[in-house]
Amino acid sequence: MQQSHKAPKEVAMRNPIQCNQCSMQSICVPAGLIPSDVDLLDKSSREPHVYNKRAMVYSPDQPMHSLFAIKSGSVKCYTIDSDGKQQITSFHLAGDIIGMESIANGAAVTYCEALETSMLCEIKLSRLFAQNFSGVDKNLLQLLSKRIGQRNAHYLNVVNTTAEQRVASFLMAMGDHLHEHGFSRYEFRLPMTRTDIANYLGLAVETVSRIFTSFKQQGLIETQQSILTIKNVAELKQLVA
Amino acid sequence: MQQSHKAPKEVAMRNPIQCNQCSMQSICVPAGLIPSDVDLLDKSSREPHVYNKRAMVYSPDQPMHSLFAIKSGSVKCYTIDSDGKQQITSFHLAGDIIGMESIANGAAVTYCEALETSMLCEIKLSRLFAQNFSGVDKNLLQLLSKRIGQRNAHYLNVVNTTAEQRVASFLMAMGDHLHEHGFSRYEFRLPMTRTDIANYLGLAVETVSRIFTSFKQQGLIETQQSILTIKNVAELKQLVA
DNA sequence: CTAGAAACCTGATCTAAGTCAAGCTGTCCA
DNA sequence: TGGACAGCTTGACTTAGATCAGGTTTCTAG
Repeated sequence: MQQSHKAPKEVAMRNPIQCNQCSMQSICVPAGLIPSDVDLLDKSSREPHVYNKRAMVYSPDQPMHSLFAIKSGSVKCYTIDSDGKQQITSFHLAGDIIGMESIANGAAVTYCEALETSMLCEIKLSRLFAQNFSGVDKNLLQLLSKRIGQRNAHYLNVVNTTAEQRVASFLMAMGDHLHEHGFSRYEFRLPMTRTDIANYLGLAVETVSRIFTSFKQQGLIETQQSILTIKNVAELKQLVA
Repeated sequence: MQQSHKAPKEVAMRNPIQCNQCSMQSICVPAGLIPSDVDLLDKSSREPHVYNKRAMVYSPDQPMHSLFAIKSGSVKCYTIDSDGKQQITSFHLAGDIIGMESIANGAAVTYCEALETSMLCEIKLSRLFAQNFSGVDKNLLQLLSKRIGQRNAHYLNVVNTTAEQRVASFLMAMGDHLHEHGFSRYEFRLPMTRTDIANYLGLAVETVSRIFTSFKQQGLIETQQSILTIKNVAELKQLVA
């Protein structure tokens, strides 16, 4: 759907070049992935690909255990929401390494599309994982990868959304998070002030206060002091979507 | 300045508990850092601390080679811009692990302040780094940590900023990024459409177009087709700040 | 227990940026 | 080489949410 019929499929190059013979080493190395011990990385296979303008590098839910180094060209990463609206989360240029948020997932979480004819080098992590990673290393990496995803999610919640959606989404996220750690999903204490919530969501305090009042009047939530009860999850969820 | 005179300093607990004896293990383990091999982590020292409401866990530029696991309570992370305005980037609750964006830096990049009386467990990474990390592991981790910082920076550029500031900041960021990879900082091609830029920055295309026109009229930039030239960096930079 | 200060709420007004509409420009391929 | 289409620009109008101003409630410290 996103990939136009004009966009040729990406083409894998035969006889992949070793990193230490690669003419783009000067780009790849400052990108920070490869130290002096380039050999270590060579053990995990890397495959250079060429993508034409509008060609898709990866799509959500596609199983992925790789990073991609952009040797030339540029890409955009974006999500598609339930109404089919695209939201771009990032642009990446030559020298960038992409796909980090998918490590925690094992699958891509965004679309990634070439903005022009681009050359990307796939860095397969599967072998790297198997060979060199201790348990803690792997867990740390998962943790950081997950955090990148969370930061993206928060960005998506604030860019191109109404004040009402931001507040609803914030309350739902609080509940979900607490639930993950064994607390009640629908009744909890908000440890931060309205001012803090407003600041975090990029709104004025007055706006947040009005929305809380409106939600209470609609019977979506109840509050007494800092204790918040979500009364109508379905409708609150619908506001977000 | 942020830490009120009323806020008692944090207090280090004597005789730190081992992770595998810790009553909070059920919180810490699902947080994802510790697998079955808790022993591995025990080798790097961990120190539980108690922070009172409004106490500072860390501040920008403070050297830091640790993560912090929140055992109870909650914190907010924020930056202070040049006008002294606070901008909250994240809230964290019991079960969260914080400080990941400082790994790449070696120093904290935000303020982190307790919202209520909270207990945090410091997980020192220095030993972990020395003992277990291969070169590639370390570089991957740095890369992910840096990306979290970049995502925060982009969030800061979009939340609580005017359309003009977003576009100015976007153009500066493009130049800086390209410069890092050996290209010209002040003359480059924009590979994405105005529609894409608008979407990325949470603006309407028309707004972006108007701002480009205005910048051209002010002599800040020049464009011909997709080639952009920054003519007045100083003033553009001033718009952002 | 009480005074003062935060935090919170509500209403009136203002404005930055969105939406709608229409014309312009460049580029690609038939 | 010219028409069609995507991308860009400009103008007129609308609106969501900011700002300003005032009041009420809830903490907190002495």
